[in-house]
Amino acid sequence: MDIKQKPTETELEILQILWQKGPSSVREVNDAMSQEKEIGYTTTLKLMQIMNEKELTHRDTASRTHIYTANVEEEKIKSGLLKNFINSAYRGSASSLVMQALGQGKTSADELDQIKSLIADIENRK
Amino acid sequence: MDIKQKPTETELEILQILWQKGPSSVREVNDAMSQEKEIGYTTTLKLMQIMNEKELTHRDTASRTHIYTANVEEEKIKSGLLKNFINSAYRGSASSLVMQALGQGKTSADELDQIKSLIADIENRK
DNA sequence: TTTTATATACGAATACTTTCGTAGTACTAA
DNA sequence: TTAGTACTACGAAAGTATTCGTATATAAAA
Repeated sequence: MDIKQKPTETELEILQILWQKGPSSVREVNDAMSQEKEIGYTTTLKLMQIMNEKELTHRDTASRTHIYTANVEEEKIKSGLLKNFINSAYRGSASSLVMQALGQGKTSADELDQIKSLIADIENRK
Repeated sequence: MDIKQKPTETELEILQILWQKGPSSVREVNDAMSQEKEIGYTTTLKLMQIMNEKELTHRDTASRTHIYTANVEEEKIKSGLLKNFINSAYRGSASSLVMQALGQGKTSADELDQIKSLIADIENRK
């Protein structure tokens, strides 16, 4: 199959919105983006057109207002980005990334419990 | 203090080399980079000159071969990149990043132990 | 001394990303 | 029907990152 290139920062923002809200029009995506930063409507439109060319999205052009859908899996994209990030920032060591992420101190007790049970799972799996 | 901008991907590669090897010449950095990918000597040189302008590095020009040193702290840069990455890829949730990083299955028993004890520390701290 | 290898400096080409203006078209309300 | 609004298409400008060629200087080797 075809190897999907890594999305740019802005493309990732748009994917996040599509993953979260599901199929959306340019207007809807642009409204969501506008809550974060100022961005012109045609800028968002152009970005989404480009994403469609790259096949990061699919769109339904049946009605005048086109509806875009993410055409890449959230988990796949994120794990690709994560692998890339671990390689470039942590020289490939996932655990040192984890240590630093936890060290930031913004993880709730609940989340820590979840992580602990994931670790327990991993340990039992072996 | 001055807010250091986030290094580009290539700049980060160079910083990694400087952090790892300590003060180095362009030649040394270029040799290290060449092990990963093909890159021309003057390309590396130019990058390092730019990094110096941005004050990501410092250089000693006493001898003909200039010696470059990282001028930003590894921990600070990495935590900035991490924060940024968590925000853009994991909508701010450090724990979901941690879950995915651990899920990749390449974490050794030793590393898992380290993580567990860090979690214990965090829990006691409260 | 002459040649060859190795440095730096730096402008400019290339490539990639983001932004926006303009044009054309379709809907909607007056 | 006409005016106003909302939509797509698309070229091109602007911004940023990367790559490289050429000039020039210094050092080492022949």
